[in-house]
Amino acid sequence: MTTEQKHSDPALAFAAHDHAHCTGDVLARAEELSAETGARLTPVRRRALEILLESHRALGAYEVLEKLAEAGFGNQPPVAYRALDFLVDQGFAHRIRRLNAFAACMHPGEAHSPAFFICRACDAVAEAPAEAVRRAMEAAAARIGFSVERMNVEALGLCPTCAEAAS
Amino acid sequence: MTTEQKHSDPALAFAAHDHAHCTGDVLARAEELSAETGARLTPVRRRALEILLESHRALGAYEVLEKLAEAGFGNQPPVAYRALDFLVDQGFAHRIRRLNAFAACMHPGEAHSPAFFICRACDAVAEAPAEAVRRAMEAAAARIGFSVERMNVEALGLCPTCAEAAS
DNA sequence: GCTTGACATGTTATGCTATAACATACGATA
DNA sequence: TATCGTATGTTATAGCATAACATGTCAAGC
Ligand SMILES: [Zn+2]
Ligand SMILES: [Zn+2]
Ligand SMILES: [Zn+2]
Ligand SMILES: [Zn+2]
Repeated sequence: MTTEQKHSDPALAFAAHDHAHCTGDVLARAEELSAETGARLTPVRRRALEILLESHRALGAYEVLEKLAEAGFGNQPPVAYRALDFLVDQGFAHRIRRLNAFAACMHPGEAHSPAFFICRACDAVAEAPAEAVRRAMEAAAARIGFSVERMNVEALGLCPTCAEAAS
Repeated sequence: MTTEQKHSDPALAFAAHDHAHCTGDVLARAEELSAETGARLTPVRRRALEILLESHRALGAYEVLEKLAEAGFGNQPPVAYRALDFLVDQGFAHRIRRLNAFAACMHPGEAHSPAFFICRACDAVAEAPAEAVRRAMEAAAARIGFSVERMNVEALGLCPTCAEAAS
């Protein structure tokens, strides 16, 4: 890994880095996409995305809600769930079922079939492209005549930093 | 597919079949395994497994609880969660996070890395071996230095029967 | 300008999922 | 038979998610 290691490199989620790039670049990209498609990235929705981008963790809806409320938005659950549902629909965020939580998408706009690597020690979440995984699933599905519409692929384990610390 | 199509063929979950075989064979296998390992397949736990085996759907903990209560066991949530946790620990059941539900394992004892195919129309759940998926995940994990301990691989879509009906 | 309709947001209330904490029972072992 | 580990039962509560309704905003059509 040299200079072509981009801020969107999944390994970065598990390492110290200039996180402002993650936030700024992805947010800008989401705005471009919204302008193109006519999706309405309103203030709550935009703020919700910022909140997710401010960490590489997945945040529960109630965590997001709390921060939205701090920013002057409503403080009832539907406020957070609606904003998050919008982000997921637009592909700006992903839902991590294992954690009942949401994480900003690191590659908005790029068709991708994400896999998530969740560190059980520090709760960091890395999103990695997983085309090979998707192909394997499609193949397995084809064998039983199943047609796949959506997938959740999540792995729990230890990130490099925590694995090091544990040994 | 000819006569070597076993009751454990994942496609069967989506087709009419002699379901007593699923129930009986898998339950017997679970008992063998428990005897071998010393795991205590007590009456509640055994009944919970039977309940899961009685359908190819994934059942919520409260659904299982209701049926356990009908069988004379306690009717408070921990009764169901404890039995289900035991079954999952022993590899006799799997947790389907997308549905907040549990399904009996169709291949207890065989080391396997299951993938689940969930029909969004009829709620049937098929468990298929997915070694290729696991390998792809391990490879992706290795690239970012992540060590995988557990995985959830779930696909939502249409089973052959429902796809047919919808077209 | 006014009306209408689509959509976003706010709020109340409720339902579903999961676990903490403590009490009781029971078999194995010393 | 005293003790310990494990299983079960029960109470209470925490955490996650949505239904239903009210209000606000803006743009299209009259
Ligand atoms: Zn970052
Ligand atoms: Zn993504
Ligand atoms: Zn299995
Ligand atoms: Zn179906």
